[in-house]
Amino acid sequence: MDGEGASGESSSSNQLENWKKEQDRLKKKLITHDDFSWQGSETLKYVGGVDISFSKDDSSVACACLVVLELPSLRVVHNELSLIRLQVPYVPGFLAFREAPVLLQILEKMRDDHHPFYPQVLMVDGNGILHPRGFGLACHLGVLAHLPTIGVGKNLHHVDGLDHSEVRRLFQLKENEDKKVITLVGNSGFTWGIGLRPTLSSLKPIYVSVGHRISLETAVEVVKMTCMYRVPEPIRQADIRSRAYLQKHQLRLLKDLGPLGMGNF
DNA sequence: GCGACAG
DNA sequence: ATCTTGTCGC
Repeated sequence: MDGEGASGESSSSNQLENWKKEQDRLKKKLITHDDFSWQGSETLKYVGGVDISFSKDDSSVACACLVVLELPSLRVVHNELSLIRLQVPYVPGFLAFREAPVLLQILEKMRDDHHPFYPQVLMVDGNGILHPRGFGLACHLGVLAHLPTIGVGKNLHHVDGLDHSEVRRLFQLKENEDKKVITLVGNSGFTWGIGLRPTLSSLKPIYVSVGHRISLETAVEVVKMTCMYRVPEPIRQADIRSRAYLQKHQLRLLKDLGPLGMGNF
């Protein structure tokens, strides 16, 4: 007897329990207030952004990207790409176990090289504490990398009574008609993050939450400082560059294979 | 119990 | 995440 089906357990549910335990363990190290040296003697100059794009053909092939932008110019001063093969599936609530390892590897390489543009704060394409157990990808990566992080979601992960219809309702309240930022307070009374819309007329906000070693107020400030479009530049650039790299890669495959079909005639 | 569910 | 052109509007 392997104790899988008969006991009502399965390896996948065991895996989820292990992942939950790991999240709870790392969560004890989470810092949700400003804990950095910029704003004091130093100033905030280098803001990082990370994102991962996936191949449309082979869903296990992906490209991770870390960019660093210089403030206040928003110029990209550093760009690191990594083509990888992901084995861990995406499970809602456990994104970090799929994406954090590669991102951490890129960050550690840059830090170990004592790179002058190593980011002072990192924006992550995924939530921070706006998460079922209050520990999303941005928190996870922040704790592992000992780096201040900000969670930026393009979609809302429903939690504590918050969902897209509720957010839409909040933005359409008379008292909020002149606000770009609304605070996301759940049924429990806890503040999970904020919704930020680029213009007063736009319906689709981004969701900002605390990652690690930063307060929500400061996180929102940094996001506003880096926003030219709906998605803040660090994440937008990482998205553009990782996607472009993949397309270049598959163009190369098409170039090798495509002409064979035509060229032999 | 069923459905919802970041990327 | 990814598949995808034009198109409605400021």
